[in-house]
Amino acid sequence: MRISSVEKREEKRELARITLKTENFVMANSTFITPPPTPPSDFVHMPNVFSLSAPPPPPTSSIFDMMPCDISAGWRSKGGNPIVVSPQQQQSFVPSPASPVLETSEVLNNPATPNSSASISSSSNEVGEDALQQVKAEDQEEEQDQDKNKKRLKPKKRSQKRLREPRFAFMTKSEVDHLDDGYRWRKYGQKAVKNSPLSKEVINGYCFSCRSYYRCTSAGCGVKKRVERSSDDPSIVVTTYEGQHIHPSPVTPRGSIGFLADSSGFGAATSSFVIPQPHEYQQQHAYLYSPSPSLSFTSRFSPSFLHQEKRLESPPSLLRDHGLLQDIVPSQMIRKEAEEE
DNA sequence: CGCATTTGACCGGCGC
DNA sequence: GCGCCGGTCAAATGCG
Repeated sequence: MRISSVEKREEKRELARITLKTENFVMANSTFITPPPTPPSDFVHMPNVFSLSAPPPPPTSSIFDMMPCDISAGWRSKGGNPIVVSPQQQQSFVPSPASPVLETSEVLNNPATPNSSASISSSSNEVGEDALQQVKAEDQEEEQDQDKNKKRLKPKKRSQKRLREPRFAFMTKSEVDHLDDGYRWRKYGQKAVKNSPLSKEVINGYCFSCRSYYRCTSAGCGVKKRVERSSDDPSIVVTTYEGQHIHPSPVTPRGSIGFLADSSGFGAATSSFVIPQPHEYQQQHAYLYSPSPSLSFTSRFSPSFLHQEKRLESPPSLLRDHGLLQDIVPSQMIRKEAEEE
């Protein structure tokens, strides 16, 4: 019956989820969490940019790990074919002798993210659906009088099919959900993650089982971002950006991340780091990050947001010792083409 | 008072 | 065709 099919689907998702989960954990536990002794020249550690705008950081949030991650199940159109990187593609992107863990990864773009928990059948919607419909129709006039009960009176303007912008996601180990990236965001929605194993309680002001939707507040800038907690590790925040800013960062507070919309490319001259604009990292395949300098990673996919604009001269360890920097180590970067249509 | 957030309803795509 | 579900809207509410 319906339940069985739903269960099937759930099984599929769960299986896929576990696959990616394992991988993500591998990533998280890989040596990349701690930077290699001698970082490649094109790899620079990030300062602890997040903590400044964050609420008083709990003792456990001493490490902020930034991990570009899978977004295949995030803002992809529902039912869209996930991009699965073939072993060949993997090899081309991840020769990575320094990252043996990555070599073991086979499924890079999984139909399910660790956060996209398998959905359960909302049987409550099915029970008495028709009756509810009728009741709704009958009570429509009455409801019109009850303004309080009607949240939407105007028809929505969704005639046109929305175009999906290229998306970019990364994982950040932080207890702060909404990271300050230098832009101003307005929260326009929040959804509970279905079947989330995480607590639905709000802890420290954050709902660990909720997914938040933000939009850039700048006029005409349609950049959106989605923030959710990883179901695997609640300390990991998965942030997914969609679109590109058409304006400079309104605020670049000291120590904050300036995700600049620099059309000239990566590594724009600012005091912050730059999020790669979608058109600049459009590639045919997903990408993996490898610390190996031989991987010409930055030449093909130069996520300047991973590189400080002003290259740090000091060894990361020294910076860490000063408590100024914390390592943000990309362990995996996957970028997916936006839906073509 | 203005802006940001909350939150339930609604829309539309996709799978079955 | 129907139901599920992700994403979005917009009134209500909160907050400085």
